[in-house]
Amino acid sequence: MIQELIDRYVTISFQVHKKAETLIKRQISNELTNDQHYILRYIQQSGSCTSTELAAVFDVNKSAITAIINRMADRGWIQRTRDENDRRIVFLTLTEEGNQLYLKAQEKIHLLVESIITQFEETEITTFIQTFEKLAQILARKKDEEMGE
Amino acid sequence: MIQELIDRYVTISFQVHKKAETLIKRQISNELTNDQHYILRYIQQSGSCTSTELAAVFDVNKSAITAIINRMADRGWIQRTRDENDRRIVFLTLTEEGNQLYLKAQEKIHLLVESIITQFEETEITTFIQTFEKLAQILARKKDEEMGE
DNA sequence: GTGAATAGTTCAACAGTTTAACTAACTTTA
DNA sequence: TAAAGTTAGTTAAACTGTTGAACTATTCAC
Repeated sequence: MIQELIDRYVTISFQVHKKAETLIKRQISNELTNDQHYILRYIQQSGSCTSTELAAVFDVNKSAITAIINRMADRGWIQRTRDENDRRIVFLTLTEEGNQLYLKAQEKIHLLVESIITQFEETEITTFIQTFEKLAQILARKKDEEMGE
Repeated sequence: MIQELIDRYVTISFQVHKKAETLIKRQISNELTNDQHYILRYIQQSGSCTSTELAAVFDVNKSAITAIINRMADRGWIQRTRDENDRRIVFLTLTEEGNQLYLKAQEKIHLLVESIITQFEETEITTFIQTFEKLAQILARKKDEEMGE
């Protein structure tokens, strides 16, 4: 019984993720990759952040972030500014161009997601998102446990 | 209202996917990448399949599949066999070693998923998976529509 | 039998990732 | 306060995954 649920979950979560990623890619990928879009999104929402913070949020090494930010800074979407109080720290912010690019991509993604979630009953989708959010918390706790080992 | 739901969904689906991928990676990645695991999984469940089929299921170009299969065949996990009726077709099957590797990884992933989904009420998780499965169908339909354009 | 379609490969170019070694700056402590 | 340790970020090599275009080999359609 549990085994069957596990298998259904493993199957479906992979499928949904793959399909969603492909659909989003099709909306934005002439200009942006999916990861670049999420980086822009994070910086836009936080106003400014550091590489270390991004590495923690995205669960990757800092050197992976450096590589991504390099490409995006070369294209003029992101700016690096050194903190004058602690000169080790580099603040990342969007340039005007980066901000425009993010807003354009975000609009397309919102239209896509809207066209999908309006196909559900509102109670169904809110319940779904609630469970999803609970899952995120459990996964975060799980990760901390495993890190602690 | 809808805007808020959309934003919650975009945020949470990305977070959950990232966290889940990292946890799975931590279970299996000394031997396998996540994509390699899903390829092994698909071939194991179907018994044998073709590159074209994998490319369709994984939503990538056939050349991406060729590259992945090359690496996995080099390591002795996957076997290529030409179809004698239609010599264009190459059947992909697991070697004994590939099968063992898959089973070992699958066991670890099942334990991980089990430890997570048992933290939910059974009705909550079945409802969740049902909506997830419905979502997969909608995404597949959506993709077909966009392809048709 | 010729032209079109299909299955798969190869290659160049790129994005993203890890690990290890590194620089620079700040903090602790003896 | 000088030495040792920590923190933020970068660099470089090596790898996985991806696309797009050009290609080989085979089969199908008329």
